[in-house]
Amino acid sequence: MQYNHIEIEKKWQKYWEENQTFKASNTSEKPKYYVLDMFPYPSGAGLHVGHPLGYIASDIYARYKRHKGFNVLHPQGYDSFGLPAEQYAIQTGQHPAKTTEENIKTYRRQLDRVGFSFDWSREVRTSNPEYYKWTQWIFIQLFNSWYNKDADKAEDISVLEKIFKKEGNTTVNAVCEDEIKSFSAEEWKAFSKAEQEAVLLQYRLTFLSDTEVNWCPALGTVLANDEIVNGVSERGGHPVVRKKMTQWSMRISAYAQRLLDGLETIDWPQPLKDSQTNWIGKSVGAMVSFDVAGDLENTTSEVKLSYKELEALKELRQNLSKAETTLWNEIKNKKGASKFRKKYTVGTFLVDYVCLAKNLIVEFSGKEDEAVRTAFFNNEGFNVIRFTNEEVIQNVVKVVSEINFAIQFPKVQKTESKKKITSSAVEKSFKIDVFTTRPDTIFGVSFMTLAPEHELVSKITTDAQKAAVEAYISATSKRSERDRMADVKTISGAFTGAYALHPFSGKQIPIWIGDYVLANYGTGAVMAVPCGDQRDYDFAKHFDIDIPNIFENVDISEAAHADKDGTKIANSDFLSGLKYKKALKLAIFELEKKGAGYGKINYRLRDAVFSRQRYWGEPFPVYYKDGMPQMIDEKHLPIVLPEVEKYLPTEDGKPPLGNATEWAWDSRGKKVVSNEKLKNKTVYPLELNTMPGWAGSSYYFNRYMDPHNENEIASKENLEYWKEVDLYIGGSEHATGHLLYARFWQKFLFDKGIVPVDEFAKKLINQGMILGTSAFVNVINGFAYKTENESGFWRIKTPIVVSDKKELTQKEILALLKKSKAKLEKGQDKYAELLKLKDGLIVSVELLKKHVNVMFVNSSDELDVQEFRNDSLNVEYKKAIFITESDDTFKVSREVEKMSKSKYNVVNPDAICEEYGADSLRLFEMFLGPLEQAKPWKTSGISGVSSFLKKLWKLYHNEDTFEVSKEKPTADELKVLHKTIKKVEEDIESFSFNTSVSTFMIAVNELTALKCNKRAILEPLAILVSPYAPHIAEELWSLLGNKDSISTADFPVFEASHLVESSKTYPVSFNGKMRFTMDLSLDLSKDEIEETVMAHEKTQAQLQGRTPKKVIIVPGKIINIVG
RNA sequence: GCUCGAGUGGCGGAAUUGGUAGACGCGCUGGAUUCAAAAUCCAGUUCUUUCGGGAGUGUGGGUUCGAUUCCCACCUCGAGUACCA
Repeated sequence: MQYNHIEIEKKWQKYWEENQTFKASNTSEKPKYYVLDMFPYPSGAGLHVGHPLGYIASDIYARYKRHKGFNVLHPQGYDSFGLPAEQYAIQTGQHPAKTTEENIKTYRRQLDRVGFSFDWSREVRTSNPEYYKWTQWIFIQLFNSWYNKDADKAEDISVLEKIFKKEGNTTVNAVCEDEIKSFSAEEWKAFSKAEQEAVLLQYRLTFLSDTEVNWCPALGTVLANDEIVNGVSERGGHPVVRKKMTQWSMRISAYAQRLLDGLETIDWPQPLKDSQTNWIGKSVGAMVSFDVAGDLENTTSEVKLSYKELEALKELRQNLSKAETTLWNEIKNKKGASKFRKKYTVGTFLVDYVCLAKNLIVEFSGKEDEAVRTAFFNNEGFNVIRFTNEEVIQNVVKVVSEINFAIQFPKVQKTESKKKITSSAVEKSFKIDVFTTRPDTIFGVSFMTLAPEHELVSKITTDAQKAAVEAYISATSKRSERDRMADVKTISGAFTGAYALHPFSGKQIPIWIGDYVLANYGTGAVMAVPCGDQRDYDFAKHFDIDIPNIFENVDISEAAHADKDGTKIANSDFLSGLKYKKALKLAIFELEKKGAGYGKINYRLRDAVFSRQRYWGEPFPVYYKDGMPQMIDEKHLPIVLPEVEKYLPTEDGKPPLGNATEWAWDSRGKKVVSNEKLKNKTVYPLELNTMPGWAGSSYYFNRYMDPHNENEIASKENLEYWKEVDLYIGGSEHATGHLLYARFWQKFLFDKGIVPVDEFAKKLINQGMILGTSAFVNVINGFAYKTENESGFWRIKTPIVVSDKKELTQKEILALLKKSKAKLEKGQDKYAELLKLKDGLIVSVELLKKHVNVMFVNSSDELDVQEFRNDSLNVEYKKAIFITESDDTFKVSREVEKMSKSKYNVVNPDAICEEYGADSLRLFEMFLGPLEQAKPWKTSGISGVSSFLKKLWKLYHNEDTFEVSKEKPTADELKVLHKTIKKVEEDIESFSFNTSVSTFMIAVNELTALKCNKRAILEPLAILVSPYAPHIAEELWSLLGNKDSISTADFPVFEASHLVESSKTYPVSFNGKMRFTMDLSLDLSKDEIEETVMAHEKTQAQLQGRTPKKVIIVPGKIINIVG
């Protein structure tokens, strides 16, 4: 019986489907294991051989785990919402649902051919209403939640409302919009319903806001930052502009720190973790306020403490009394302007708590000099309130609410007395806030730079500078975002004429504007420290601004000095002589004391825009009442995507859903109704945007656990049983998209008690890309020529295609020219005259490299010229002249590129399965190289694994009949088997699939050499091979007389006793270079080995009479003779 | 620029608690079989050589009895990211 892969593979694929072999149970005695692939977007092009790589790896692991006695969940589905289907719908008018359905069918057929052990009963599709019902449901949960920083988790919005009702918002420590007005409980109650809604919206985890978005006019939609590559849309390469729109956003920034922390707990590739870390972009530093000159408020008399005194203070701060601790716990988490400090100095007095920005001091009563203190504090502009220990311990809530009251209604006007003195000098005062990671270099500030778009620019610019500034702004606004990004070399800017005041020295600092400062990062303004930052340095040099040096023993004549460690600060008042870390802390401390700044952590991570102006996505479960968004009740989900006539945006610029005629919410009937009913009082317009591509993929791994549950995302029991993905395999391109958003949603769902773990995937592996090996032919396009009188260019009429290695002589070229009827560029047929000219006429030959379809090229890089000519895509080459090598073959040149249709290097897995079989495809994809690595595909290599399978088959057969012997295996045979078990097990556990394929080859080669056909060897061997080549393994398994699928068999157990050796072939090295080997018994002692080796004739020959200085012997490993 | 990763035959790659560099496969060369081809089987295949041997894992140093493996500097390639204050 011949090995017939087509029959065998068909047979077993059918068997698996009919017997539901890989259906996972939600209850089992066995330990669970969840293996997941990133589900595919079903594109119209179908699969190429690169796609299944990760699926094969995960399938091998899943099958292996089944052999190892695990209850394995290995599902698959489709991420079936997306732009390509919509683009196709716009072009053809076909409904995206229809094309998506067709594409899925193709995908499924292709996947099935490879023989995956997916549990298809759990398939999910993100575009199915039964699925996106839960996407909408999660959206509602996010809307109904806020992030409580004190608890460091998301909580229900009703909790927040209760707090507002009771004490207003001043005690709330939430992640929310930056500038929220504070209000008391009374004020809250006085708000209208709409006002309350507007306030709550500022706290919700998904919220509407006017955001500047990346608008792509060609696609008629908003793109996420990661959908833009080099300033144009990733899909289609259309230009992108910035535009303000009202959009749904996700408050992912609330989770920035936890997303960072979580990385420590998961086994993901370091590069992927690094890119998430960079993406989140945490920087620790300070916000610093600079007063614009004219406002002389900063002349407060300030008593500074030495660093030593400050250290003592720090200690004091850590040893608080019970009452002190109680109160501190209540007020410590206030942020921004309401932030409190404990054990602080004001003047020479030590106060218990102080809120610098609100000029409020809170103290425990009973201090000696209370009257003096109060007088001094009031004089300094502070309000003081005092409590007794008992008050705090007995009713801290009351104390806190008094403090809140004092914050909101300050009694003393801080600078009243001083304002009188300075009022003549200033009409108006401004502050410039900057974020800096280097507050320690604050004494190196010699100018400030604002982004040209900064709102203060117009207000502070002096009349004298007005023209220059306006000219600069209009010049930069003409440059597109892209130009600005691309061109980092040109230094440009303008002086505003205004000055800021240094918070410590009081010096006047010129304020400039410059486009190297980005409006949308930080505050859109920087304090420039030219000695420590290269951009500031370049700017200062260019505009001849002072560059003060504040580093000890550092030369800054050539470039800025950005090094932090190992440099001491100098010329910096109280910071002089300190190293970076201490200087940083002290600078922040002093800034806070002055009220000129505070320590701040800044993240690069922006809140994620969640609205898309597209049709083919999840509709929002949202309608608008009086302009405020309202959630549709959970029990009416899903809100199904409406039918539209056109998939384009409407003529008045509304998203495609604006074309729907049935898209209004009947709040009484609780259903979607015709837009005509909008006249009714109880019918409201529905949201026209849809959700982005990442919505559906951010929780699908949970849905697989219980995919048909109509009442929950998944039942508590199932979630509790499967918990998380144990192994997740997919591409690294999702590092800052899907993988970040999915972690964010998982953490949110965890906070809400919906899922049991806050990281969804324990281990993740990125499979590398399989690259195509493109084939090229050289096409002669034309010749440049030159004579005494004229020169010009001939274009070829009949294409001339030249084999890769062939070199042509001038004579040959002239002959070709004649044959091809070359035409003069201008159109005159002059080739006859040309031929009359002498040799040496042709100056150069213009060669074009043309991709040829790899289908027409064999393994020796020879092109099938006839096939190539006849291909419908190559009509222009039908009559082309082909110049072959001397042996009449035509060779192509090769290059490794990304696999893509346009490069004609796509290899279809169907063709491979047809010719070599799925088992060969699986083995070969693994054999190509390490899973994580990018590697080129070369179909010719597949013959190696294909003949391996034939050899394997032969082991179980005598000529054409199946035949295995019952005889006891020999020691050698057992050794081969157990060596293989050990290596394969180690390799699978470490995901080194390529080396286990070679281990199989070695085993089969050795067993063939031993002529082994013993059942005791071949039966376990079939199990070892089965994760990789499941079809042939099943067939052999059933030929061996087994009734059940091989997937139910236990993995063979390795026994070390079979590998014990009695002797070893020692390498004998001289000075570390291996020269010869010798067989020695492993029983020999070191001395005996040395004796034997030294007596050996080759040793003597190597030494040539010298006496070795030293002989190193590692028993069982090596002998090294030195000398 | 920054961050990360990688450099080993003609090609894909193997070998790291430091211990025989090039496993396994492709390709290539020669042979067997065949009328011939495919398939199959056998032998060879890092370079160099005066056939004793010598050199060799991007380059240059270092540690070591011994380095593809560890350390330092540099070069090249790839990926990500970018005026992030």
